[in-house]
Amino acid sequence: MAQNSAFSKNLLSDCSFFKGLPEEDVKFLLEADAIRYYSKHAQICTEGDPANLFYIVLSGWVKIYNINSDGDVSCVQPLTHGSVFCADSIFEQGVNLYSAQAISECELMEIPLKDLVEKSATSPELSARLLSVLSQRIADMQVTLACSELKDSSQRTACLLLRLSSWMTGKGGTFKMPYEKSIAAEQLGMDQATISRALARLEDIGVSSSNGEIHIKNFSLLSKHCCPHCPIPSNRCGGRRQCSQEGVVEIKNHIF
Amino acid sequence: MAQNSAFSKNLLSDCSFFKGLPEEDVKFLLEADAIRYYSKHAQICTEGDPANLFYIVLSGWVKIYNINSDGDVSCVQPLTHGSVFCADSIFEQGVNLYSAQAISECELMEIPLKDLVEKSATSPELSARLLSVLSQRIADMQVTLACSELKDSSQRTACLLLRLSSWMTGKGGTFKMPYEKSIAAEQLGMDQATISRALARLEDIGVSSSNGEIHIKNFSLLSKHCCPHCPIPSNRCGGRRQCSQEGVVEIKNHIF
DNA sequence: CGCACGTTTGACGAAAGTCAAAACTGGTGG
DNA sequence: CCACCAGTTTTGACTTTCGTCAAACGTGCG
Repeated sequence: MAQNSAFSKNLLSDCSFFKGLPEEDVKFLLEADAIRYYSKHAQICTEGDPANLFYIVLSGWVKIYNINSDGDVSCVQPLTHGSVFCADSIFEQGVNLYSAQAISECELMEIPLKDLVEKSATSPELSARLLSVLSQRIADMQVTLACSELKDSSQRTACLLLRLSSWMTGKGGTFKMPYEKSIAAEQLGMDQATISRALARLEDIGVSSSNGEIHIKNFSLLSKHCCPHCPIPSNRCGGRRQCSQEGVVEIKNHIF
Repeated sequence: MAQNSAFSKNLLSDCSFFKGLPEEDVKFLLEADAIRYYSKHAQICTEGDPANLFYIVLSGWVKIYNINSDGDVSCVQPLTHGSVFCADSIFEQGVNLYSAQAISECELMEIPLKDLVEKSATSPELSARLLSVLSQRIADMQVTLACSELKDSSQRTACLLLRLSSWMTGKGGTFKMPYEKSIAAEQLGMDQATISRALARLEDIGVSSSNGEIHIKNFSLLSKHCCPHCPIPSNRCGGRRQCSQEGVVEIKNHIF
């Protein structure tokens, strides 16, 4: 762990995957010490290929996705700092269940799956952590699925904006779109042109965008536009804003 | 376990959840011995309510689903013999993540969640089994998502028919629709009228239906209609038929 | 300045939702 | 044995939404 130990320490305090795990497990997993840099658009792994590694995103954004023979992508999910992926390959005969691609420059920690298999057999804490990774993935997919069944494209777009801004406090605010709108469109299962028009239609309820910056005048107003049509219990969705009579905003959860 | 012991024995040999588990774990879980009968349309549990039980379907069909304040359902999945549900509540502060309703008469085995929590803490086999339940749910959701994202209604309907007939061998065949078409429509996220029209359009490729019976002339022909547009690896989807030059059908997986 | 890339816009057509009426099914009881 | 009923499915007419294609626009960069 030589020169990266300072960074790794930093990682430990930040990355929920390691938080609370026995020191020994963490040391064991970090032994290989492979922090790797990927440039934008680089392929990280491919669906169906033999899986040797699992990954933790340290910085930047990665999308995981499936692709069919027509080249259409689906089940697209952008991941960022703190997210773990491909750990689930160990339940599937060591084959990757999805592809992953860097959608910005990013740094990943790559850990051999066999270490994970070996260690989780004897560490109940680690296998509990694995369970929570799977649980998280189920929760994410549930949000995606529920969102995709929401009424129209502007509601789905609103839902995504709320989730992307779930770390923000206050009545409203401005944030930078963390990845391209075309990726957001893939994530929402709609055409790029559709998300563009959807955003335009959201102007009426206080959403404006320019140069990749999104400004939301009032989170709870936006929340009223889509969340009532969503079946997900509010404590499972980071985007949901609860508003009291005065429109005070409460944040329940964060996605990052 | 008094009078039900014969039945339970039968269950053991059939239900994948118990198969291969240590005798002791199985005994412990089956101690409460609650086999309960539900009539069609009966509510089994409700999203958001405190979860005390998890369930194993012994016979009949159950649908799990989420519902929004407009009364629209989503994330609908029909389950039958051998399926486990609500076990995932233990990862979510003991609250049900979805509602469940009987969509035919059915028998369920109801086991206290606290027994599951207690036993899985000390039994690695049982917690591995839990992992595989979660894994299975992820796989199911992935199929649902992929299916909903990139197919028109006739392809999605074809996909469902193939999955429902995945237990059948031979070139083609007839089977009874195991639940109502309106449920199938919910499952596929489309309107009831749409699935009806979609079925009609499938007549051209050898699908006919009458009186709740579906006849498929040639599985691999139907498979050609939808599977090439699906991103799911073929070994993860029970419906997929692989066909050689001569149209010989191979079955990879079953869903029940 | 010009190029590459991502985004927006317009015109059009195809697909699916909506509503409501009609048709079909299986079961019940006279 | 038939008539009736409730529940389910099909069908038709209409509307809305979204995908598609392609051109125009904007931004950042060498």
